[in-house]
Amino acid sequence: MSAPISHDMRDGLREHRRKLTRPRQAILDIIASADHHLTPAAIHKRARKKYPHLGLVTVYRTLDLLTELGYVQRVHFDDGCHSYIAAPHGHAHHLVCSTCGKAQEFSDCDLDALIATLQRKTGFEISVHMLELMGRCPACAASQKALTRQARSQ
Amino acid sequence: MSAPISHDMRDGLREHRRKLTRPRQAILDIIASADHHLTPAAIHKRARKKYPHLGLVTVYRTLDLLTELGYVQRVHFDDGCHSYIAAPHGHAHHLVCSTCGKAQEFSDCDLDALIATLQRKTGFEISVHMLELMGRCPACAASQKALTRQARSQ
DNA sequence: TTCCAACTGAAAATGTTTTTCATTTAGAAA
DNA sequence: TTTCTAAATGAAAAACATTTTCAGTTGGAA
Ligand SMILES: [Mn+2]
Ligand SMILES: [Mn+2]
Ligand SMILES: [Zn+2]
Ligand SMILES: [Zn+2]
Repeated sequence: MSAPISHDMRDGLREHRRKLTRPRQAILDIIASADHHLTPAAIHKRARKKYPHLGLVTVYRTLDLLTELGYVQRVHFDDGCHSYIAAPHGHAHHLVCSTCGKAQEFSDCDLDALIATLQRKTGFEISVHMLELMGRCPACAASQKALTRQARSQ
Repeated sequence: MSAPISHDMRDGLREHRRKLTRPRQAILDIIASADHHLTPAAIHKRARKKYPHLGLVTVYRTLDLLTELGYVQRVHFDDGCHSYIAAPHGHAHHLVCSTCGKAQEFSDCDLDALIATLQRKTGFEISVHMLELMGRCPACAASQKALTRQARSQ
């Protein structure tokens, strides 16, 4: 349940000769212990409880850094905004609940066959893919059903 | 090669009881005849040549409308910005060249099996997916190779 | 301890997208 | 044709996420 990811991240920072500062610790801790994706603003808000001085700019800069180092993954939304979530090791994507924001990662995106076929057919050299799946998490689906049932019985 | 799509779009507007205005015609024509994805700003710039009065706000509104009606598809970029491209009928995605912007659509995204498996494993009800593939188009790949060869021979 | 590249926050700038609102217009109805 | 009205428009301002700038601070190597 708890996440030992933050230790990895701390080590990673050292390896890359980046400093481990109080602001970064606060941001790190929040991302590592969240099971939901969080926007930069949300992270800022939460982190300020531990480190009130923290600026939003530093949140953005830290998120960029952690994304680059591979410790955090961006989640892309249709409106163009981004959220962030602790990244699993290696390549993965997320299932995101559009109702409550819960995110669940999965690593078997299985796009290799598709990509290979497309490369052959089109001559494109495909180097990046972006895959986001959205829907309703089990909990939200259940409460939705309960509501519908209730409405129908009235 | 040429696109009869614009006729579809005109008919579609009528069917949905939306007006076919000069600004919309200008925007429609540009999207229907482009083989590259275009940003709202780029569409605005081009459309002004035909209809100088056109405001950028109208471009945004028209793109929203056409996307909603299914005649145009958004292309999502990592930085959060969007481009637009004439949509094929039915569900499809695009291969986008990160060098020149050329877009090629493909319809066999083949995510059904993946989605079914994930739904079963996780209990999520997956209703939306976003898939963008990016890389280099054949032309850009070729000119890149030519450059590399040239550099090496110096 | 010293030292400096890395890091920071405040403020301002940027760039995209949305809202507001007074005016105009497409196209249906008379 | 003319009338009428919901739909559409553009200018301006606002909203919003994100980036840049810059002067000061700090982690941690030496
Ligand atoms: Mn997007
Ligand atoms: Mn994105
Ligand atoms: Zn949920
Ligand atoms: Zn290209």
